[in-house]
Amino acid sequence: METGLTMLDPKLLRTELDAVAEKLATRGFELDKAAFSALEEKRKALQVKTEQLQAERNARSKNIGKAKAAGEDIQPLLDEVADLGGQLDAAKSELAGLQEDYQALLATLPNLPHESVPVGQDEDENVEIRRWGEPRSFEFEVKDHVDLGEISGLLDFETAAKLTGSRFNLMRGGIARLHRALAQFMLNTQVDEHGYQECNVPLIVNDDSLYGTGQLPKFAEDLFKLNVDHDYYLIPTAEVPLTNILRDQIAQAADLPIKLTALSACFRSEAGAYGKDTRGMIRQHQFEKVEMVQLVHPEQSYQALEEMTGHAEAILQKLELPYRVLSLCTGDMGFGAAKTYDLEVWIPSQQTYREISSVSNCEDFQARRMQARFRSPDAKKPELLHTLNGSGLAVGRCLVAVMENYQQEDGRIQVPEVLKPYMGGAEYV
RNA sequence: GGAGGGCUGGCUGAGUGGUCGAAAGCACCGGUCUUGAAAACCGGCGAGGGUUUGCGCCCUCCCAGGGUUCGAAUCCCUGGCCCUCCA
Repeated sequence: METGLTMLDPKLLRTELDAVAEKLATRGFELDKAAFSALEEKRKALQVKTEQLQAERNARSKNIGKAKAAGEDIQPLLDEVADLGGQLDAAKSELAGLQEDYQALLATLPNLPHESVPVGQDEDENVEIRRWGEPRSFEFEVKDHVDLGEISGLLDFETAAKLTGSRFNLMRGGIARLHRALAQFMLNTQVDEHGYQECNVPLIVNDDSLYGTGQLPKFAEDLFKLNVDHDYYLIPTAEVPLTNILRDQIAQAADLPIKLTALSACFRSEAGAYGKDTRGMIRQHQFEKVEMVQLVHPEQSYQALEEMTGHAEAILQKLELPYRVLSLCTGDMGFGAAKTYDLEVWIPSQQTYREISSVSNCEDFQARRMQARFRSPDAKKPELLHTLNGSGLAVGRCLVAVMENYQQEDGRIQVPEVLKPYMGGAEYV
């Protein structure tokens, strides 16, 4: 009998409870081992009992069928099973209740961190892996992108607030084009140079998809839910539709790795971000992003993580934007990630690096919930894929970085060399 | 908006109350044959879960959720998706 979907491997949880609890502790998650064991013991006893009752019912029903076919009187047999149904129903509903509790507990467990992940409490303990590029020195006082946008009048937060509300933006003219140029450049690079298949995905997904990638059930408040009959949501990232393409599918080993990319709008409620990055377009309810997703053989996933990080870095290098790469510590990683690299780009007005991409290996965490599997010719059973996702890159934040890093004293923005073909050859915006 | 048809294993597709987890074909795996391969023939071949040291035994699953029944892929209800025709 099925125990339903879980996130961590339930077998691992049963057999290696101490080790699992220890690893979860590094993420600041305390697993109540006693409660879990007690629940598990009850589950086992009840499940065995329920299945026995079902086996008995099946056997007796079969006999009734045989007796009837032989023309015998089946009434005595019917009398015998009279109370079996009631017992079975009772056992079933008790078991269902228990499994609901069990699932509720499992659903709160984040993924186990990979052994190479630095142990730490929060973002202060993330480990810098490498830096690329030198922040430019300015001979004038740098302006931030909001001021730069105001000078040209082409980045307009006030009108956007009128149209919708806070955390939206209106781009026009050269800035809108620069934004589009960035998006096209990123997508072309991932498709033409890094071998991803371009996808155009639904921006609205159902709850099954969000459950598959792990946004639900825990993080519903971060999502925009549509007010319609179905459980439809705006996507917070194209990771959701892209990864769920393989939901309930069995891929052939020869087709791996599956590399997908999409340029899409993303929508986030940013609940819990009150007062954070309220100025400018760093944190918006709607933004565009080129997302990369890979579905790979488990043995290849850590190599794929390094490659994918390189695919994101390539964009910044071609744009000649200084950045650094961090390995997120156990306490700062996302719920489903086993290991994550963040790319942070230099923002001159803040004299600091800000996140522009996050690349994660989720191992089989999402694949287990999605039942995304592959079959090897030599293996009997289908195995779970490993899933990876990463931004390549966030377009809005990249626009901020380009505007600020390429600003001129008069407020114009120099067009990065690689974007010129997308800008009709213009030197400045 | 109206009327009908469909959804079954990796794929195609039979199955309308009992011995059906499910014919057949394709694909796949193993064997015979062959110098090797192909063809032919023979055999195997769904998924998830429980239990067991193991062999095994058992449970669940035929779009999803309810219902009828001793017993449901099959009958009834609700929903989803796909297709055809009409407006």
